[in-house]
Amino acid sequence: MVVKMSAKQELLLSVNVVIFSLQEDALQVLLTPCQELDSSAGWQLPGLPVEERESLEQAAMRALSDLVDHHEVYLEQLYTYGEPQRIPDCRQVSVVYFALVPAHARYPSCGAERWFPLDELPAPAHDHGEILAYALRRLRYKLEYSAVGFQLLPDEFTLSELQHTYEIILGEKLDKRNFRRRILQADIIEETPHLRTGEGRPARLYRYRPDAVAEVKARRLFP
Amino acid sequence: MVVKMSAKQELLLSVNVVIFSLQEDALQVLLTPCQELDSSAGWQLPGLPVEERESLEQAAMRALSDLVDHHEVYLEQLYTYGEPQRIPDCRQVSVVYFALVPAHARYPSCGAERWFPLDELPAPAHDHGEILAYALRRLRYKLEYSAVGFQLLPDEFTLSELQHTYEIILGEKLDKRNFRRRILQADIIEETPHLRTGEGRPARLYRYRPDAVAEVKARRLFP
DNA sequence: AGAATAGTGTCTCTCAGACATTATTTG
DNA sequence: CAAATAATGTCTGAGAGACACTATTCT
Repeated sequence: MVVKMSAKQELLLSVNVVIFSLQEDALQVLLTPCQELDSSAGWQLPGLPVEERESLEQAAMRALSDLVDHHEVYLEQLYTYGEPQRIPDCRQVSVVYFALVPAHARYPSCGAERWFPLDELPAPAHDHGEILAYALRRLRYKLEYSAVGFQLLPDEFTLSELQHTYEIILGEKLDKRNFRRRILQADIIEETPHLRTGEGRPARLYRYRPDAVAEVKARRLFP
Repeated sequence: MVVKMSAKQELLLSVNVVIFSLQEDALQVLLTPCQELDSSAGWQLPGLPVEERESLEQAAMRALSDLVDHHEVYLEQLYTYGEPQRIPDCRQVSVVYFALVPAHARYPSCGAERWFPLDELPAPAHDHGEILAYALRRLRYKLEYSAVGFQLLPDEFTLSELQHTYEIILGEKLDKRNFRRRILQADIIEETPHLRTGEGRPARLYRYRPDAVAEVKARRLFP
């Protein structure tokens, strides 16, 4: 959405989306190539201008919809960036959203976009590197007090898969018995009748309880 | 900032600020009267349009600067609201900030704005009630894992004053000995040589340690 | 039978929460 | 000396974290 300011300058109001997904034992982010003519290459967060009659969240959903199955997306507003010089030669305000999608909801690439594992990120354009770093911090943080982790998994999953998800995002190993005790005590998942068979002993499948309290009150630290 | 959209509609980009302060044993919010001609009365959050060359945070500071001493303000972006119909007859996107000011940094009223204790709030205009409720939730939440509480107090304060601040915001009584033990163990405040004298025994004044780690890693709940 | 993965219980130590008395000042 | 507020320590119970073995399936 192009915004005419009180005087005569124009401003662009857009949304961008940081899309996280888990694949091949790594947390990945979806980036699209910059379309700038002069600058040779470069990658940026998917985004588009906000249209007249849509809400910000609808715009973010639109930005997603060519890239992933938007019915399976967790979407949350992250932050709004509006420094006058953040994009050269163009006053642009970006409302940035943060999305989690399970691996099976990815669409096959329909354009030039690509998934990048976090440790193989190219240097993103403009302030998108900063935005990405903030989104990752928020993801790690939320994982610890809310149930967003489930948004990266299919509907039914094994406890090992769930633990693995946590380990990848947090970047550390967790103890299996403590993990199971705590996740079961939290009362947010329930058994299904199904098993997943594979190389070793088949594993019980669990599902997220839709009626679960998704956020737990943190224990106070400042008293 | 008035934004011309890709077609021909206009959009207004503005900032609003939820300003909290503590006085007379209550948490208060600053509201200004609506200037609408048709609607008789009504109160809203202070705000103004974003100007061409300023950042969003600078705009928020400008919105504050007639109301409180902006050198003593804690300011943080809260959320961006942009539903197409949130303001009748005007597509308006508001980047909302959240401010904490100590009581002594309030300016005497220079216009029609007024401080309202939270339990005597008038029904705010548009979606400002919803915004306020969200800001309060965020304040209570942040109080528990970060050191924002100090932003409502003067530079030097007694432990009783600090405890009182927490009690008002959280809306519950706290145990004095546990409060002191924990706040001192957290290692975020330090003694000053000063005492505050009053009705009873004089109390030691403390100050916030500027080098303190302002946010503590929460203990994990989802493991 | 061996390889691979799933699944299970106990102990210790830290810390949150409940609780009552003494100390210092003013009028 | 009475009233007001500041300051201080202990005990108990819950839960986080460390730790190793058995169970089930497939090849």
